[in-house]
Amino acid sequence: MEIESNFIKTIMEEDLASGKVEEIVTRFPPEPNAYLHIGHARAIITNFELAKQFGGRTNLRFDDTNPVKEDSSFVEAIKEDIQWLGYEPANIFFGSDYFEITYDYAIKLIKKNLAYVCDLSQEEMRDYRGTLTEPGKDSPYRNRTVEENLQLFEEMKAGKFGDGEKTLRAKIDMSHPNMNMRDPVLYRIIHIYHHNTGDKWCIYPMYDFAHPLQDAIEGVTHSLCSLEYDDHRILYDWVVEKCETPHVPHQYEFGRLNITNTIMSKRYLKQLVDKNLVRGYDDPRMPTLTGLRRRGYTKDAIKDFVLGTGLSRINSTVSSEMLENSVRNDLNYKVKRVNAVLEPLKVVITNYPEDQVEWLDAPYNKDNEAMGNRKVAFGRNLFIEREDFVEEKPNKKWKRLALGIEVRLMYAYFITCNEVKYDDFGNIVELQCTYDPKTKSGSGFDERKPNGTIHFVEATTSKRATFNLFEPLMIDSDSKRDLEDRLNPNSWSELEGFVEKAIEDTHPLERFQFIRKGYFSTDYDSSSEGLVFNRICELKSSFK
RNA sequence: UGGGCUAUGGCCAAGCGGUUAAGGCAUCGGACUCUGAAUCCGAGACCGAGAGUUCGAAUCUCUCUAGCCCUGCCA
Repeated sequence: MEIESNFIKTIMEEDLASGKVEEIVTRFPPEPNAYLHIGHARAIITNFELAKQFGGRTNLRFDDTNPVKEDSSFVEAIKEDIQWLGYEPANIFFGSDYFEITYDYAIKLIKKNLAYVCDLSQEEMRDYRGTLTEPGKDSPYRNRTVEENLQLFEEMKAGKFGDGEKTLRAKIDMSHPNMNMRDPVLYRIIHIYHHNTGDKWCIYPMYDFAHPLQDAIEGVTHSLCSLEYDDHRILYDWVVEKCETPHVPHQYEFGRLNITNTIMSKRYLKQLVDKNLVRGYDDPRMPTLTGLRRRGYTKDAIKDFVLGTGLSRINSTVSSEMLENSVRNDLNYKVKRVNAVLEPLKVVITNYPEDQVEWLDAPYNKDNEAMGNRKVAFGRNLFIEREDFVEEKPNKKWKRLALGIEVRLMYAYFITCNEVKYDDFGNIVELQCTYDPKTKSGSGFDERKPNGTIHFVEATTSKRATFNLFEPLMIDSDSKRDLEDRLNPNSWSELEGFVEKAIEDTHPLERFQFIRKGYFSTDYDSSSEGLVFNRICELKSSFK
């Protein structure tokens, strides 16, 4: 899998060809305050794959410059997700590793008379900033002398002031049409414990100041980020230029990747977890990487999906069917295809001996013989899928069982339904069928065609199993309505059924195709006492 | 006239002055089938609109329209 062609790859090729850069260095800079989701996968894959394709390298950098919001507990989870995707960062850094040097650069700006300490309160600063259509006005503190600024900044660092009392601001242009250039704050005062630097600092650099410097220090050549930072690029370049950093990184923006029926924002995901609307960040319904993993999605499927959606300067919303298509393609030839009956209906083969079970040969995957064979049990008592039977064949397209109709049980025999048994409420509880020994699978029997092929399981040898079926967590995706009103009440349903004996020793994250029912993955909670499978996605179907 | 960005089939997305305008997903036909799966064939756009430059434009220019982002001491 390779990145085919996109505007960033083109830029890199040109930069390499022109000698603007000698190698490609990228970085993935998550803020350690949330779990990674499928949207982040685009950034991760793009950064790592592009660098890899050009023989470059990619750093993982935790952007922890705001101790109020961040928490080291996310650090390990993020590392794990990246590793799961198959990437190994050239280096793992923290934004906080650069606090000292970032501070030095701030001093440099002050000395160049390009930064000043400002006493304006947050509200005052907002007033002074102007609006989108009106220019702002200079802060009354804008003309402090270099010496005074140096002194005050030193005192800020020393802890002489309280939170918010003073800021260090860049001296740019209060009437700039781009709001980011109206003397942006470079440093603010926050007296709080930092997960990495403890109480050493009480002044912390803002993203717009720290990020370009971090990139420059690491020698990042192409700093990729999402579209909303487009407006910040001018500031990014200003910082790099005025600080005269040894390396000159450049920022390029691309659109975010959204998926239909999927909510990606940190805020929503957190709410879902905090309000117990899901069973945690690794709930199989969550779009988090940890959730997708538990659901059974493979890293190759995710890469295929991300690469398949391409990259552009548009915030795209891709159909979730595309993601499903990627897993199906990935698993089709790779996993065992076995029988599972999710909603069992009892079938008695009346002309088959009591207390007899025979074991028939069946391939694990007829399109991949290397996967070998297993034995499928057949006997007098079977289960088939409830939905595979109707009393009267509705139309010629019905390719399943019905009264008086003969179907093939996959890898076994043809059976014909002769009688239906009901309970007191009129529900179908059992089918009385007969089988034809001449039609044994593999015998080459071709005297007549069955009315389709269905799957089944032998009652006495199969294993009980729980099947978790999922639907999108959210319906009504565009609405601004309250989160809880948008939840899909049917996002998780559990069925109790059976799987054939061959897979009784399955282990978590082993994937299967349950014939005609979809791709499933063994859940973490599965055990020999209670098998549990998560449906990753259904099989495609042209059944209408 | 605040600034920035975007506009190629239903959804993504190649294309960078001369192509029959790639490809994937979805959709619709048809073949095949011991999974209504897979596989295999086949089907759809004149490139937001208008004007211009040019022998020739999705690709260049202009105007217009629509959408997204920006007034955190968040990232």
